Amino acid sequence: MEQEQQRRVTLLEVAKHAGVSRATASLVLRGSPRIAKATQEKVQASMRQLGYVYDRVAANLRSNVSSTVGLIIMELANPFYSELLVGIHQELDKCGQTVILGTTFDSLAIQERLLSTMLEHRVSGIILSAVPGSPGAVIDRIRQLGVPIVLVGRRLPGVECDYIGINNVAGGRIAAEHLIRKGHSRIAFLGGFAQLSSRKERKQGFDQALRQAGLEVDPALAIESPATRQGGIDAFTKLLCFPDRPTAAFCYNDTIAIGVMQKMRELGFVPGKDIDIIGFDDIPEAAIFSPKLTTVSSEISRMGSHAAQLLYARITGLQTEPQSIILMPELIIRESCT
Amino acid sequence: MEQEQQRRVTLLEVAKHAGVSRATASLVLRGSPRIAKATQEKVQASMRQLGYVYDRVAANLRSNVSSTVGLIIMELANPFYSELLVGIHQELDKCGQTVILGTTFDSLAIQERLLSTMLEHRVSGIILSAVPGSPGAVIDRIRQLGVPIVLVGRRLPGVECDYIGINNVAGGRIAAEHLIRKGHSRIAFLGGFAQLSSRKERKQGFDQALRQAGLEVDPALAIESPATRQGGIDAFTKLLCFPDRPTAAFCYNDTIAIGVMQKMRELGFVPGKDIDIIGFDDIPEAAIFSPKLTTVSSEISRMGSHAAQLLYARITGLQTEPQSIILMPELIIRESCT
DNA sequence: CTGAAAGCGCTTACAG
DNA sequence: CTGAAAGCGCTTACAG
Repeated sequence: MEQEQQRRVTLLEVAKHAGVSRATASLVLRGSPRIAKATQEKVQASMRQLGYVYDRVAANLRSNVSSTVGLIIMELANPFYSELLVGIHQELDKCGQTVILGTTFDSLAIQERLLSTMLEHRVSGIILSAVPGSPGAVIDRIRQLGVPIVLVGRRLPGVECDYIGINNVAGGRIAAEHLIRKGHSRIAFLGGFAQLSSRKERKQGFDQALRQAGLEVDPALAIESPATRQGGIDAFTKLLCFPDRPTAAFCYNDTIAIGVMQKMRELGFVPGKDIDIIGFDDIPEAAIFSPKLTTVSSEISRMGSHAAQLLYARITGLQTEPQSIILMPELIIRESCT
Repeated sequence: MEQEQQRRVTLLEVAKHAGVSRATASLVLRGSPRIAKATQEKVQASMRQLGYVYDRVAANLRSNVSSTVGLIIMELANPFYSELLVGIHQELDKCGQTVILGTTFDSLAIQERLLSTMLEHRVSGIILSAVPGSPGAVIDRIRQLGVPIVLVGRRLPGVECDYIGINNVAGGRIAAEHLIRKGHSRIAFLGGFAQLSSRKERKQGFDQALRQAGLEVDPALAIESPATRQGGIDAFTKLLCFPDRPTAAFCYNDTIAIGVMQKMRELGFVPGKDIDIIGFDDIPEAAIFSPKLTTVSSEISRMGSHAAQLLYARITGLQTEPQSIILMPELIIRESCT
């Protein structure tokens, strides 16, 4: 057993050991070309011998930089967000930034607390999937500190800000068009809450397509529920009570769609045969569930890497007007609505 | 539009504004009781007016503490690890620690790089699900810096270290016992690689139960494959070529089991009827797939919070011998093997 | 090519 | 109850 070395070796100690000044040691550390080869090797040998570990925190403080990015999402136990995290994390890793993670569970108070913590940690930027109903002041506060911020997936009405998302209107439209083409005329819109910008947009595209096809938009067929599997179960249960039952349903997201299909199967309905179902997001489960879910792909992890790229550009000085990158979704036809 | 305030307000500026010294302002900040009420309020007012943001990085440097913990896992796009992250993140949040995340994709080189980065970031501790075959030196290096480390899910043979895991031997045994009770005598063991400590242990318990029941352990029935859905598909494909086909399969984990069942269904087999299937972990998909997967629950997120709790105890000074916390798994009987 | 010195933003004995 | 001073571990002009 070696003895535990409680104090970390400092750059000054390395310098002394190598017989140079702290400044020189620092320059060697960062690979400056102005240092003589011989000196360089001497210092590097000392670092190895003493087991020197660079203190990036101290260095960042002194040179006023930061190598962490804050990421705020609703929750982790949600395939949409865990995939988003994958995309973001991977991209930021390439830029040498580490991510500090925070989950709001859609509480404004938690969101405020997380932002404070992150700002105190000197994050170089923030990627935010904001709690619905967040006031613009939330964004202003961050901007005033000169910290870049990009919104992802959820837009904040009336706020000018970098944003990465998908074209929800188009997504709603292509889903509806596919259902109409199959001959459906009474189509339910299940799950999610009306205040979510993404739901508003999906519904808007959905309604547009119906009207264009000369169909009526029946407000009773839009049923709100939490965006969870249980929410889907509940929404479908409500739907069953309708006297003139819809023959198809477009769900706010895949998680809801899976809840709906689960309940259907329990009751003996066959999704894709008795009632057609379309979801949204294309989470991994969509391809696994039986029947496989037809869905609108939002390319979540691509959204994540775009967000990370834009944020990093801002961090490194990009000064253009706020940008919106809206990815085009695609209909993935599987078994639940062929 | 307010003007962007590029430089952050400093504690000295707050102090001047309030007409006190920097030391006093610092004490107010941290709620010291030695400061007069009036002074306190004066300083707090100045902080608000100037929009002061605490610089936790500088504070941590000065007082030699850290509020970040490193977490190293294989990958995020894996329900086992994302659930583990949930448990860990939630628990550390309570302790005021933020997590720095790293994913190795089971590459030793990446693991080394991640550890270096984390150590440079002055993490107060590390939770590690080590790459199989990691040498003990990996752990020693961290320990020499006085940074506590706890292993989770995967044990390192021959290394004395805090560890949180589940009783894989017992898990393998209860799965096998259930299958034997149902009358099976030829049972496959599908997926995972032999070098994984968890697989070795599950297999050990599994074999034990077979022998105890007077059954033969046929090495040909253990098929290795990556622990992915595709791995499950491949493993089942291989199984089909056997002249004397097994009537049941115990899979290394749920992801593999789901791949196996997917392939079965494609070929017209009914899991739980034609062939009984048992998985391991109880990931969310296990309850969603059709048929619902019978599995051994490893209570992943509980493992995560235990790991976080133990690490935090170490960080705050717990000095006992290395501890192993081995959680007891439970058989969750669903449709794929009733 | 290398060193002496100032300083990043904070905390913490110590003195009064 | 409050302030002056030293210092955490590093970087960065500046001078030579």
